[in-house]
Amino acid sequence: MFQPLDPLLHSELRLAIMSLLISADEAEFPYIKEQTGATAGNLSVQIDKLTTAGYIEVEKTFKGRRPCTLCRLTPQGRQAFEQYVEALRSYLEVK
Amino acid sequence: MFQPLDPLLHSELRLAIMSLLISADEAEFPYIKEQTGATAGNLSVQIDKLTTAGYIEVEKTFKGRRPCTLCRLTPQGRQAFEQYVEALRSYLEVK
DNA sequence: ATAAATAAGTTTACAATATAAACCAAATTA
DNA sequence: TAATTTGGTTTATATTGTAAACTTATTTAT
Repeated sequence: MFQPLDPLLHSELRLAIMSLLISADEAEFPYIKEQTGATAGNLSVQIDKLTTAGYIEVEKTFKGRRPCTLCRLTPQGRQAFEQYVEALRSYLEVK
Repeated sequence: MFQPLDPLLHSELRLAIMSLLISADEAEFPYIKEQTGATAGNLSVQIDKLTTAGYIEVEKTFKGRRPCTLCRLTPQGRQAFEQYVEALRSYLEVK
């Protein structure tokens, strides 16, 4: 009947992060922060969770002299997102 | 950019309850329990929250001698659900 | 008749989660 | 060189979700 919803994706902020990365493929921490309106702390924690799950990967580079945290989706992340959307359908579609 | 997701609806079990009531218009506690696979306790709590929010209303009747808890959607509930689905789009649609 | 089992929930205690405040380090600006 | 800004991380707290324990009434079995 109802397909289970991946708890890692069923979170407003994490879903927003994933959504950004689905279209952008690559995004910097401050950009994600701005687009989602999240606090840096919250964002940092949620990025960690997505990273631990293998849904995104984080590359710490530099932009000139300033540190630059780059996030991008992994193939698993993309698949998990697609599955999540598919699962959501079972809740949203009128039977 | 991203529309906020009503925290009351952004919960797997509560969303499932609402989803059932959208199509069924009226459902008994045990039926919802069976369809969602939730424990009675959890279901009771979540039904309470939806009731407090005015999203559903609960009528306690009898079926023969046994108590019978009937749930149905309120107009506000229906509207909230529709708005939630609309908000979700901002996360799911590829930009 | 009465004991055991089932039905229909509710209460409550605990676990998991989310979030912002506090903190840290480096770089820039005054 | 002191203050401010940038770019985060850690951590303490508040919120939320969940199942176990409990309650009350009803069948069913003995």
